[in-house]
Amino acid sequence: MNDEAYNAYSFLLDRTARRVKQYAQQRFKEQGFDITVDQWLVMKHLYKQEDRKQNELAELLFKDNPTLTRIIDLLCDKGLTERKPHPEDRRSFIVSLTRAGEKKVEQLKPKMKEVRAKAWEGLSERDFHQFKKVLNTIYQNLS
Amino acid sequence: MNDEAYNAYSFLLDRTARRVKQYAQQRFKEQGFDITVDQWLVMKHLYKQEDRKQNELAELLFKDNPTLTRIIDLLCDKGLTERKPHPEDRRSFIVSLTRAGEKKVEQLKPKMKEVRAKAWEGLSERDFHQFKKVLNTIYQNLS
DNA sequence: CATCAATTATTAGTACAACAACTATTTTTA
DNA sequence: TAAAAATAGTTGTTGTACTAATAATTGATG
Repeated sequence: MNDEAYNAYSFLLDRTARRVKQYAQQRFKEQGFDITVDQWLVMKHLYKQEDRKQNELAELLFKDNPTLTRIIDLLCDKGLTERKPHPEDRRSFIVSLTRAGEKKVEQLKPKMKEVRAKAWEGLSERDFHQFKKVLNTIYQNLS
Repeated sequence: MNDEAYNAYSFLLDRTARRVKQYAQQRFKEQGFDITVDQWLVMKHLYKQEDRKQNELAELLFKDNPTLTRIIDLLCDKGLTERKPHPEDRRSFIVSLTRAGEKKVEQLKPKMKEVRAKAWEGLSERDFHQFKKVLNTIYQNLS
């Protein structure tokens, strides 16, 4: 494959990832959900399994600790999550959803489903598997 | 396809796009190239065809005008690009590479080629076409 | 046990992403 | 042609990404 093709795929990758995030963000805003896509991802993980240390969350989401710290700060400011001291390690915090946070997740789940489905229109299960394979291969090549 | 699968693709997409940018950025840093990936993309376009208006550049790169303004500001601060007044439209500027900017592009081109090739290791031409198809479909679905 | 190394979370600084609002022009249209 | 609309670029603000540096704590090694 020639140079231009290599450049082309990485350009498309970046462009599409930005578009997906932007689209979801716009839908959130339309609905008056006062939250960002990244904040949503953190909340969704906490909903599935509460009581996460920040660095566990960071690992799950492939974000670094400083980024997580700030996202959690904002979520706590909004009253959607809270930090509790870790019982065995005083360096750590356990992050969990508040009642308001849980309600928010339940509100947003169906909306996110629509957004995801919209992006995937006209594509098949087979496309999905192939797509996933390529994304994972690229990720591993660069790790 | 179920909800979790939809969530998975967008997560992987975002994660991989971040990894690709991060990887290129690290290689730049190793080589002592004092430039970011986005700044590189702007310079590459200016090298291919000089004399671009800022909004033409923005359109080519699918970035918005404020983002371009700031990238150009930084490149001008580094002496790699310059703004000249547009001869026919006093609202516009023509952006072009300086001599130093041209040299920089020539230095970085082969390095970028390596970086891109690394990401694509173990994938075929067919994978690439399929991947491109999915990316473009998603992009268009959300436009 | 004392020291050194590793880990958890934070803060600071720079850059990009997206949106809104604004200035200065140019183009449209009434 | 005068007023309204559109366009080019900038500035301000918020949020995320990455790096480096730091404080507090824990774990490992001598």
